[in-house]
Amino acid sequence: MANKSKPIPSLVKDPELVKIRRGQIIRAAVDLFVEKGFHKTTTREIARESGLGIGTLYEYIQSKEDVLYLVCDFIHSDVEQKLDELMTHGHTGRETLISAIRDLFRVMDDAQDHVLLIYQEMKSLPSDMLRYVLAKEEEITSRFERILERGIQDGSLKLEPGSVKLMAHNIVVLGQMWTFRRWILSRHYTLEEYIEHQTSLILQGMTAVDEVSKK
Amino acid sequence: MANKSKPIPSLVKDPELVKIRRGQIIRAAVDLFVEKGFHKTTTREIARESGLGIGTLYEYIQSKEDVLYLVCDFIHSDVEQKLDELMTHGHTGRETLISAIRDLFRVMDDAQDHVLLIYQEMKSLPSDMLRYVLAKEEEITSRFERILERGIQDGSLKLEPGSVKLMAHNIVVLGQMWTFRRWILSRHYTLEEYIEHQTSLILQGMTAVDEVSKK
Amino acid sequence: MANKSKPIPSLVKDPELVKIRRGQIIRAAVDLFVEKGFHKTTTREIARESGLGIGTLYEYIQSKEDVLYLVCDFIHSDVEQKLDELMTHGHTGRETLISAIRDLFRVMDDAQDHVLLIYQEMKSLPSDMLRYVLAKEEEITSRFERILERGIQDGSLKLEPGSVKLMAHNIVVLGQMWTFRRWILSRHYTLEEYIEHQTSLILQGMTAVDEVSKK
Amino acid sequence: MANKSKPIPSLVKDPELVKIRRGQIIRAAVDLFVEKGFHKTTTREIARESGLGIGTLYEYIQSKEDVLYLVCDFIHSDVEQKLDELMTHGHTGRETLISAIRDLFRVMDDAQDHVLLIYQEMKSLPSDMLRYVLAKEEEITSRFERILERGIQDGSLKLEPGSVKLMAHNIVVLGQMWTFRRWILSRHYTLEEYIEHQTSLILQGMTAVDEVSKK
DNA sequence: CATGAATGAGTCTTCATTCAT
DNA sequence: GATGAATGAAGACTCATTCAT
Repeated sequence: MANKSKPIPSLVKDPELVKIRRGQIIRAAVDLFVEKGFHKTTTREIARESGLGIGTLYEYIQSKEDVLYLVCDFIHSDVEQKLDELMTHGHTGRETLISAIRDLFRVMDDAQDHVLLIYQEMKSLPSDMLRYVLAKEEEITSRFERILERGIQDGSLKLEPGSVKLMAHNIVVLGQMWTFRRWILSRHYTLEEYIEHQTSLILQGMTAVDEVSKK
Repeated sequence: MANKSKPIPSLVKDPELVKIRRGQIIRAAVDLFVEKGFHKTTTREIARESGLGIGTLYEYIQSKEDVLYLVCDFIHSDVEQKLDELMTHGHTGRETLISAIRDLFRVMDDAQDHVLLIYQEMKSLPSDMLRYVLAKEEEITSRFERILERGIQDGSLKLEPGSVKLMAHNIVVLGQMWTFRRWILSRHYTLEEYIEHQTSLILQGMTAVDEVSKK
Repeated sequence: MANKSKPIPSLVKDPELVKIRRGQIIRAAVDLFVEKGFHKTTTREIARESGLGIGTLYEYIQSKEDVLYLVCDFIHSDVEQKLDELMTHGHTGRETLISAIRDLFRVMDDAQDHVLLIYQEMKSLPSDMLRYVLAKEEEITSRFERILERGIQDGSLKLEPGSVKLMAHNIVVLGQMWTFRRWILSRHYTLEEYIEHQTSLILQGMTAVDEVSKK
Repeated sequence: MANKSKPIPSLVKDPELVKIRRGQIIRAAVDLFVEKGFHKTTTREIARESGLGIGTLYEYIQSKEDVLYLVCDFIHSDVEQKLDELMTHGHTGRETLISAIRDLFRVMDDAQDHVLLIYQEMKSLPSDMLRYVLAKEEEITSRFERILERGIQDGSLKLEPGSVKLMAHNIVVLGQMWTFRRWILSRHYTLEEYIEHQTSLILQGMTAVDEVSKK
């Protein structure tokens, strides 16, 4: 919840200005990275699209990889924020989970290019920055862990303790899968169909026998 | 099943020699790409590790991207071959599925660096090559589709038709997830635990109600 | 008359600086091309002789062929400018022609290495640049067309209309011939002798019969 | 008349075979050089088009420049041979000259690509080979010198002795001009018109006054 | 004599980064 | 703080030539 980001040093002292300029940089870089990938995007292009001179760009970052980090950090924050806005609390853990899955998948769809970007370029980060990005990844997963645990406690979800973490990862990865297997999935399913089927598959595995029987 | 690969032109005529030298090249490149990534590996390094001169390297490929394609193609073939060797047929579709999942996940673990490599560098392929690689990806997935269908037919698996394809993708992606979330998963699960839990989660969603009751 | 040159893009914005640096580049390249030819001159040599880093060189051009174009353009402009300075107007077209031939041939002699350079390397230009260079070549020829026409009108030169263009080309080519057959011509003629004989040969063909008789 | 060519060493001893193979090489190289120029043609291409292996090619030459020399030598011989076949002797020197000019220009037109090739690539020859090629160039010119002298002697041509050599060069160069200014000349003149106008311009300068009067 | 695989020096060009203004 | 000209290390790729078979 407390999202620590690695502070990227800037030569410029005024923090407000740094925020503004980095906003420009991130906006430009996201689009360029999505379009051409990190390696094929040049710092000059980033500067130009940011509306800054190349020299100015380097007043706010120290290396091209800093930009990648800022972008990854921004996308993660953006995803988290969107999840925060949506995530409503149902009565039971199960209800909350159903709507959380729907929310997550919609956010993934909404930000598909960005999510895919992180997926494909993350490995280009220097390892110290990578750690921070992975931590954010874990943080999103842990949200689902918490929901699952609530469901187990209130009896609306049945899941052995050892599988909780795994199920949380599964849910998040199945969300991301919508972006990185989109080339084939979109041929067979709309987003809503995808949500419906996946939710159903996920929940069936966590439904108490007696509840199944009742149906 | 018939895996067509895009033929990469070579200046050398003797096909046997081409096979040998490309073997050297692939072996060298796989290691280098795993270690430093495609972009940070130079053609000279590939040549040196292959035991060839840089000129000789280019007798067997036309561009650096050709090497990436050869590598992806090799890894896919390797994975498929390993699956072929393992994949035993159980009596029921369900039994076959259980062992197929185990086989798949073990192969993924075995070739984890290679699978991860494909995942991270695939996007650097020119689009015509990418098509071939994606086709192989689809081919692996369709193996599981076929198993699922057999299980549905023999009544050992319960799954609505519209979810078959999706479930197949899920299984494959959960296999790959073992490679690309290894940094966190391995903290909590061994491979065998991972297999066990995932198999259990996957199957629970496909178990007929009455069968559940019987237990 | 209005000599349009193809604008070569530069990454550097300041037009004054571009002019200065390109001046350095052209000066260096002319010498190198004269000495070793276009193909055997490397971009690094051009950079070094220009007093620039190789990176800096490419801030002012986009390809090696751009340098060739700049050089050709420069030489043509230089030749034209020298012709402009010299070309005096005699009373009659005939008088003008005589001094124009002398001027042309002297300029050719003066810039022999450069003229020869254009002759030998022009074909290495990409076709769009070639068009511009050929247009300049035509422009120089048309100067002589105009002089010839004046001579025909004032009666000092006799030439059927269909031969005007041809004669203009002849004159220019005979001027260039002094550069590309220099290896043999200079054994038999000095520049002034060459001018004298050629002028005489050229004019005899354009002298009215009665005027000949009068002599 | 005795055309000495520089002997190019060959590893193959049988002179008949050398002649055959070099014939193949020259035929292939001429076409390639015309199409793409000497520098942009690779030895591999020459070998392939010759129907030889690259190794075999080097059994018959010692360097790529040897091929250029063979080609230049071949073209010159070809031009000379064609001139030999055509050059008829008129009664007077003047008549001979008129038909010689026509023959020369027609040969130039016929072999325009080849003539242009020599013109553009000659400079790439090593200086010792260049000497031989220039000697052939001189030899062709001297044919016209001889005709001119005959015309002077039989009184059918009027030309001061100091201009004979020059006039011979002029005629040859005006013939070559048909190839290297073809881009513009062909817009205004057909070959026959070109021949007619040039012959007329050339001869007018060499016509005795009294003869002019007689007409 | 014929072949073609092997070679590596050499080529053009790119691009992240710096620093003087 | 902003700028952009300068830089050169590094990269992908080519090609004339050789030599073992």
